[in-house]
Amino acid sequence: MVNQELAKIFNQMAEILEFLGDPSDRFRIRAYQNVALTIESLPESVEKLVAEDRLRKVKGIGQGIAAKIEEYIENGEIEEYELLKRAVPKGIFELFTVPTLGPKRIKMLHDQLGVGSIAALKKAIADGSLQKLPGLGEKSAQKMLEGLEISNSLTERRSIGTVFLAVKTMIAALEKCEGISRVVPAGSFRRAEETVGDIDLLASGDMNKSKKIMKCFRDLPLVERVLVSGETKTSIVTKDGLQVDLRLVAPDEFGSALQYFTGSKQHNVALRTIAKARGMKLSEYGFFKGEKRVASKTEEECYASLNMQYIPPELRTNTGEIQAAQKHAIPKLIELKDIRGDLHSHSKWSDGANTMEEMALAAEKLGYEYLAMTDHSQNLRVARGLSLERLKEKKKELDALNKKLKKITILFGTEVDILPDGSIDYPDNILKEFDIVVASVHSRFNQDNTERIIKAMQNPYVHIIGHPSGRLIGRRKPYQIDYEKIFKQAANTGTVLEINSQYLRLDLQDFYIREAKRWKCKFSIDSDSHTTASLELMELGVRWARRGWCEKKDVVNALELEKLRKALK
DNA sequence: GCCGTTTTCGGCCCGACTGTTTTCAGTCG
Ligand SMILES: Nc1nc2c(ncn2[C@H]2C[C@H](O)[C@@H](COP(=O)(O)OP(=O)(O)OP(=O)(O)O)O2)c(=O)[nH]1
Ligand SMILES: [Mg+2]
Ligand SMILES: [Mg+2]
Ligand SMILES: [Zn+2]
Repeated sequence: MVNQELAKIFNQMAEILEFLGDPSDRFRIRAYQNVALTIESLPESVEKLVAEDRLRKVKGIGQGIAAKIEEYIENGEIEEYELLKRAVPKGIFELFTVPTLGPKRIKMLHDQLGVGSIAALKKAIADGSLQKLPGLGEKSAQKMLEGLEISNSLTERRSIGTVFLAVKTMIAALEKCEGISRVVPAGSFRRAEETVGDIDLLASGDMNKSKKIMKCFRDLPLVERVLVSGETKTSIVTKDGLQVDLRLVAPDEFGSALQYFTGSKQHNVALRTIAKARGMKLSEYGFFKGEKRVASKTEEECYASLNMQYIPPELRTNTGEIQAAQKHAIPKLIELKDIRGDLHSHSKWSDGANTMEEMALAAEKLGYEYLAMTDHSQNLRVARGLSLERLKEKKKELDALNKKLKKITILFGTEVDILPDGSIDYPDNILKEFDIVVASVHSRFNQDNTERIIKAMQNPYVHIIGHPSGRLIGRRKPYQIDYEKIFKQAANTGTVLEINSQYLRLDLQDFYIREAKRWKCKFSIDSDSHTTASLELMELGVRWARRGWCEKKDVVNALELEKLRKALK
């Protein structure tokens, strides 16, 4: 996709300019970095924005960058980028991935020692020439070598679902450290990003014991190595290569520190710039008017001091939430307690690990009113999709189960394949027997699937489109679809779009949820559980939906059962 | 480079930690 290609180009242009080191480029570099981030999560292709003359409306895209984007779409390349690339060794990009190496050092290594790659860097350390450079010595050299060893695991981003346990374990261990009173997750984890680069933990405690607290952290058994460690901040790497940053503040600074440490960086910079423009200052230590600290205890206080509505962590991306907060236009977002049931789950009838009864009881424990058992359809043989014959048997079991169950209703459902031609894997006379029909694409991920899905939505018995983009984070890219067409069709046909809570899916993507809302689409936040335990992924799904600015009224499974039945087409 | 927060021109966040420094630059959060 052109958006992602351009994001990469602007990031690389920024790195080249950083390397070249002209101080007057400082803010041009930032403009490129910012626009790269923006384009990465734009809900529309830049080609379309250009075609409709809306490119300049995007925040961060002005005359210069717009011209470059247009040039790229027209010629397939950007001249300035090509020139810049030719001006520097190819290896500088890999040098930027080495921890402790930044633009200044890379430039010096290049100019003074001709170092233009990681291989050359290693040589310069081995023959001692690097250590002789001004400002560098043996310790810096060793840090670089150490950095090289672990740079892969440190630059890697992991799916948020894969660090749940590590976060819990780490917090529990830290809470036992003498002097610590409170530990909470911050950073991308708290914002519920789909991947995290590290784990950021904020602690408050007795600052007189900060040395002891930091030692306690460094000495935890899961710590493999210590990157930096001071009185208020320590970074370590765990035995499985995960970086954990601990920030320690006094209890009365907890709010401002949490605000700082939750980010995003872009959100922080924007807030601090506003504070500064008003002659005040925002930092992790508080909100200051002159010398006087006027807020710091809670995040709420800090936002209020800026005359802003409280901004939930999931929205802190600097993509308009600050302007909304200034107008007090942040909606009340969906919460876990609003969820009344789950409309996508699997049992042993197809590829689930538990019986329908086990699933039902687990759902009942979560306080749900309903659970749809949506086993796979006949076409999906690898997942033991149900033949018409087996469907009948399943229905019998389900009816009997519903007689037994007191508090929860099991809905007769299917996750039915959308076949390559857009037809549905069960005939209409079967489909109409289901309470819940989730229709999903499970094949041909390398083609444009817009028409398939559009056609599926035309079917009057299809209630929900499952995992609309088909992506698996870190494993499979989303297939091509024209989201505008999908959103229009969903709104017109009353077809609900799924927000799939599986942590490798998180599908729809957050920025598309926000866009789909503008088209008045409705959503179903589904766990897509294959086990009783993963029903609890609903919590992640809700946080993900919040990133897309979802409110209770946008979510069909926040409705009580009778209202849900009426709301579905 | 961008943008309208103070200002369509002149700003663009603020602080911790390290190593090598003799007073701070570089990197990172
Ligand atoms: N004000 C300010 N805050 C920053 C800056 N860099 C990082 N922070 C804050 C906001 C971040 O969310 C928080 C944690 O930093 P991280 O580098 O871990 O980033 P984050 O967790 O957001 O993303 P990640 O998944 O770790 O890449 O620290 C900065 O340059 N300025
Ligand atoms: Mg982080
Ligand atoms: Mg961090
Ligand atoms: Zn599926």
